[in-house]
Amino acid sequence: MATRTDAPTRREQILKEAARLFAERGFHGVGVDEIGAAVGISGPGLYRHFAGKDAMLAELLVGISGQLLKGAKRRLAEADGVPPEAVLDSLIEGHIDFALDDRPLITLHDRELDRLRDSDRKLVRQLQRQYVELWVEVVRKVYPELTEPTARSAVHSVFGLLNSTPHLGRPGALPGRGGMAELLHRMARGAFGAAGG
Amino acid sequence: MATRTDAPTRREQILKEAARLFAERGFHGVGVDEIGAAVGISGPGLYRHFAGKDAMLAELLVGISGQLLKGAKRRLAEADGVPPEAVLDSLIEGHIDFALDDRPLITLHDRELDRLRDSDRKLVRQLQRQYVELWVEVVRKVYPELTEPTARSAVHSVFGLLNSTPHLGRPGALPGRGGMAELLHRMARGAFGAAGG
DNA sequence: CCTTCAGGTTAACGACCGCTAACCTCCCTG
DNA sequence: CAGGGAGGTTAGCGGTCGTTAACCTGAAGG
Repeated sequence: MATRTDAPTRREQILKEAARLFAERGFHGVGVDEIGAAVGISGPGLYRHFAGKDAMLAELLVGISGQLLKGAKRRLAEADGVPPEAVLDSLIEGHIDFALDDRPLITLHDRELDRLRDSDRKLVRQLQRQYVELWVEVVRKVYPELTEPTARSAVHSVFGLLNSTPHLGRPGALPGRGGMAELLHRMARGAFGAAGG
Repeated sequence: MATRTDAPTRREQILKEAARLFAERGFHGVGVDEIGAAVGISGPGLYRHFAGKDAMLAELLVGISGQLLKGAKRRLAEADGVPPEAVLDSLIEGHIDFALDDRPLITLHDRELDRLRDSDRKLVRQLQRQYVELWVEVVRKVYPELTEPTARSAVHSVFGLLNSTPHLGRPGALPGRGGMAELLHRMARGAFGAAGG
């Protein structure tokens, strides 16, 4: 993993805070003044960095979908000769890392898609579709008894399972980050296995 | 089930359309004029039936949580002498029926909770917590190897799995209502089973 | 037949919000 | 040391939205 050591740019600060606020109160529930205040500048100052509020959401959603897809593609490319079970495990692991480490983004990802301009929404949906298709292919290699529509539904359901972490109150009395990752991983595999029947 | 034969009241019409619109575009993304138009009256006419837009959302969310909890309690009460596996199956079945038949409500249920007044939010959260606790109890009877925090996390994750249906495009090429219910049921059981280890 | 009231209507107010305009202030560079 | 761009500021405009006010109408009841 290419760890960042340099300080985040202002743009990145803004995107991060906007993601948090959008996830907490919804796109329409957050004003530009609040976003500005979260990074220490005031409302209209944001327009030096983004064309508008919509552009922030668009960049966030396109970024998320792109990152997920890119990570999945990389994992598949590295999986030459690796048994499909291990590839699926790798996909699951990547998704879990994302869900646990970028909870606001995961929340936005399936909550605010409809607030985008048509062109942006199409782009995001296309990226999402590609991501799903990668999963479906791998899942069907591991569980050949699954038909294609069933596998697709199963993949969506497992996404729901993996993305459920934001709904858990703050870290709290949970199994902890490592334990949670392991639990989610086992449940995902169990769900896929049971989908066959 | 107590099937309704009489026509829905205007209040019920409004709630149903409001739920659909809120689920589609978010609470803040829908105007009262739109809600009114959806039932054939115009904006301010709604105020003959509800104190305000907030009151509609509150009634929806309290209603959902209450219905889910009531259904689960009824199922538990009917389960005297029944093996815990069957009780869990009954809970799962009830939740799936709700998720498949009232998709907008399920969507609202975990998306717009934070838009409520403090008192309403507390009430909804309390109902939700009770519902989760019922599940946790039953799950731990079926899978005694699960610790209590793990069982709770697993229950939340399975909710994520079962509630994922709204994310699937319109009915489409899916397995169909019956097949989808069966698929979700198997996956939920598989996920719980795998949570143990 | 008059009253009442449930359930509508339109007009309009006040608040808020996204965005632009106009201006300021460093800091870098030739 | 001029000057110009990057990145802020505040004031304010225009539109939208939730809500209220004032008025209308048709049906039920004594």
